[in-house]
Amino acid sequence: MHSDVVASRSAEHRDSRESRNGGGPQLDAVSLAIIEQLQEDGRRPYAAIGKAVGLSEAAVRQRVQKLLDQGVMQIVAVTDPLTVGFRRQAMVGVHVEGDVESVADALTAMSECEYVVMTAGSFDLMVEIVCEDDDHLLDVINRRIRAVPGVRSTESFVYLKLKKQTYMWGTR
Amino acid sequence: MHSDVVASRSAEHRDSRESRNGGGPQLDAVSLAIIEQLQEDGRRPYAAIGKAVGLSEAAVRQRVQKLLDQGVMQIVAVTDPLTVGFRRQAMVGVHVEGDVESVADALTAMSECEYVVMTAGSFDLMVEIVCEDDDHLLDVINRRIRAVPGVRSTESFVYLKLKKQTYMWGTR
DNA sequence: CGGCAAGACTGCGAAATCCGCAAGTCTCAG
DNA sequence: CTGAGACTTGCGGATTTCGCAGTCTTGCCG
Repeated sequence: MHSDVVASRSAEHRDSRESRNGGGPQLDAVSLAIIEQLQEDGRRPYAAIGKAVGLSEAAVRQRVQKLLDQGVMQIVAVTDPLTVGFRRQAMVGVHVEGDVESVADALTAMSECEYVVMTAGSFDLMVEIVCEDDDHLLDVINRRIRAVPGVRSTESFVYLKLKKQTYMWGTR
Repeated sequence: MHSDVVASRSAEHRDSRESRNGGGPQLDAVSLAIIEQLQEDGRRPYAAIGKAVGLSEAAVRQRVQKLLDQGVMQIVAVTDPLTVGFRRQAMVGVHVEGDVESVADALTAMSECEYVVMTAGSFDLMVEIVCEDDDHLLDVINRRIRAVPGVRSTESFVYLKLKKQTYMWGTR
């Protein structure tokens, strides 16, 4: 029963993503497979996962726990912001003068900033904002964000319609 | 034990987000509380959730199942793309001529497009791309995306560093 | 007003799952 | 050769999940 996936494990182990990984502990094919299972259903029983990836229930349990502890993945509920009462969202591009990282930290501290990333290109920072209504959005963008020291200017892209949102990294 | 949250339920029920919701079934305070519990830990037992929100285990189970069925939330594993072997990410702004929605659909169909949203502002579309390496990224942006009929031009923002990524909608 | 169907919740066993633990195997590195 | 690390198998006990019957409330209708 543990043929395919397990068989390829040792070979898979020392192949790639060893050098410039970005910091994460490298994952082998089995852990990837476990993650894929949990991306389909975060509550899937360990035994079922084990059957799917070719591992015992106990081994799956250990691995999942480790992945969780290491922060490689987390098992959470994700929702559509609209149905939870947040009616306005926007992506905001930020031009920064001076230290980009400190500005990023300041934005990260705001609960309305759902997503903060440093970028190369005409913006130094891109930030996703989730708000309850227009007033809230206006307040966050024009008052809070622009008040952060180092923010030279911003450009906003209000969301009209969310077309796709996946959590299937590695599943393809 | 079921005082606070439950007591406010009927009052909470017909207050807001009734009119322009965007389509989702309105959520009462209890469902919100359940979601918050599962945002902290997607595998938290129903009994524990019930204790926290003031409901029986069976009731929580029903509500969670309904939320799942309705598509209001999903319980999944989320990972840091870096640790899963995707070393290049970018946000791409797209200028469209003609039907924006059809372009959006085309982009949605690409597995590398993790996130597709129609926006107001200088871009018609914003797309998040997740790739394995530079070649892959280049291919997706310059060949695949620009080949979509209706795409006039694009601007890319390569990710340098992801500072924040939350799934805590409603938890604040 | 009485009846009644629908929806939401509780309580309760039975089945399944989770969890820790021990012993034995296998492989790799020193 | 030896130790460390990862897996497997097996095993109980605690916990959780699950299905179902029964209760309560609400709104509808003759």
